[in-house]
Amino acid sequence: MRNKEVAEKLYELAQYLEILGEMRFKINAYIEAARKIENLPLPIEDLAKEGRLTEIKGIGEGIAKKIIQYLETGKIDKLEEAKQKIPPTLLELLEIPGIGPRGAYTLYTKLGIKSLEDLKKAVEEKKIREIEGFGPKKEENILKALMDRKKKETRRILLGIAYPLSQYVVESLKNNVQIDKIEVCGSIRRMKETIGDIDILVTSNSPEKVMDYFTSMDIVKEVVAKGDTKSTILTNEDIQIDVRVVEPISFGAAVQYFTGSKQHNVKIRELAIKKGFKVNEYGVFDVKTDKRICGEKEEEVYNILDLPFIPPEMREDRGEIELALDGKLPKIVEMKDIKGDTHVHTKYSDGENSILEIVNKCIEFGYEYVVIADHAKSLGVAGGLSIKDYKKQKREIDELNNKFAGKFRIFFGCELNILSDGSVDFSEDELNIFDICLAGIHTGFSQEKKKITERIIKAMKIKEIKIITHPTGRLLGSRDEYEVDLEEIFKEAKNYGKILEINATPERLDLNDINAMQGKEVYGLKFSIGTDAHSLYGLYDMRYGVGVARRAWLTKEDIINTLTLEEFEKFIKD
DNA sequence: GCCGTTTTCGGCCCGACTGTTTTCAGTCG
Repeated sequence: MRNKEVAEKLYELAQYLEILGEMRFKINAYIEAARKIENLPLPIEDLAKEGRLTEIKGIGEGIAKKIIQYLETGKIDKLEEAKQKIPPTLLELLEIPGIGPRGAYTLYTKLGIKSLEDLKKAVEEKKIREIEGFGPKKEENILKALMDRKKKETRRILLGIAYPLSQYVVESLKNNVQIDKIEVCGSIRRMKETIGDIDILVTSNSPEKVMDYFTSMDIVKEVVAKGDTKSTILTNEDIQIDVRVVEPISFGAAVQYFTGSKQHNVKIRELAIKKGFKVNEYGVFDVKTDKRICGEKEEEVYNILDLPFIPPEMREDRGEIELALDGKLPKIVEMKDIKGDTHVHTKYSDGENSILEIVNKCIEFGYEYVVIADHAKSLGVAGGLSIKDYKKQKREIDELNNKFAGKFRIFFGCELNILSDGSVDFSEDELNIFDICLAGIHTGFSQEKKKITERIIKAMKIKEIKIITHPTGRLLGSRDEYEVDLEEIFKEAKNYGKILEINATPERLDLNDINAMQGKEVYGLKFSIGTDAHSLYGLYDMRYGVGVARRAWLTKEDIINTLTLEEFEKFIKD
């Protein structure tokens, strides 16, 4: 699938055109097309081959031609032309807050600045302030931004870090100041895999007390801004958190606005205009009289546009609004639908807790079952188990199952390692002792695409293996996915009736939302959501896996661990 | 450059903030 690659080219082209001062709407068209491709659950190259590119809303004749040219030759004429006009290193300047495309172009034409290096020199020589439209203040800000750059490179943080942190702030605020309503917004609420900053909205009678308390919390390293109704802090880990107090009458509209995504909101506002309304963060207004119509509750914003409430995780402008207009919004899976965890490690291998401890936690969650799936012997570093070890573990599981009979069920599983030749740790005969076998790649990530793909397919042919764990092997922020032909995997998974895992560990979230969406839409696959927990704490990661599933528009029926104990038992025997 | 149960031409989201301005462009989310 070359979607990401093609999207990036179009984004790049848009950036060049922006700097060159091309018409805003033209640029937006490229960005919009790129975004569509990025979110497309089909390989763009297939659509191109079939001449169906213009079926995608936002791609017309012009962009379709450019995509085809890129796919065939690796180049786009228009992009190459742009590169002749401005040096590619000029794009670096856009990373500086306060310098946009117009600013970059001015700096280039007036001062010949071609890169961050040049910019730094010009700032030091105080040349920036002499250009029209710039001044001493701007120069100072650029200098500051250049100095801060290393810090800023910490970039986006994992949902698994941001989510608990946001909950901590919410709980602290609730417990210490008078809060009426409170909601975490932004990409956390949409359960995006990584988060830029944390946005929290509240209504309160005493905004100043909220601001005082928030800016003096123990997590605060630096108070970036403190106002009457909005404050920004940096935590010790350099995570930015904004808290804003809004009027109760605007709370719903503000939550809608700050939840995003930006593109979703643009579509909502466009729809509003067609219906004679204006939507902003303060409410929904009649465009003629400017009279407020609603905005206290978030669902009102949708309902006034004849839309049902759209779950935050779906708000990415991937077609959810059109679907909602048609009354075809799927009922996506919820946390309460989850009846068990399909992937948990214990201290038999590299986990921290005993089976009993895990069972008790699962019961606390209201689960009906859990799949214990410790590593097998070939994964020495993770304390992989031999058949003898597994048999010992089985005895303990049997005992516990007797003890919890009628209340909870432990499935005796394993997580096999798909070796470099596609074989697994044990023979098929040996695999018979397990209730369910999982298998995943844990070594040999750097093999070429064909080989890795064949490896996984070979493992899928083993009858006892039901679930392929973390199918792409990525670790967010540290390791890219290995080269794997996912479409081929999807096809064969369907063929052999295998389940692909949505691994809920925050560093993995693998499959990701787009992959899972493609797996369902195109191949009709089913998935398991497993935490891959190595401790009791890890069991809580289920919410992130469910978040991915919701972002992929999966329903309860698409996820095997929403099955009841009875159904699940039957399912894994088939 | 794209799009159309109000349009094949004339539109294309909204508001705040900043720094530079004397009415606004650029940037940001």
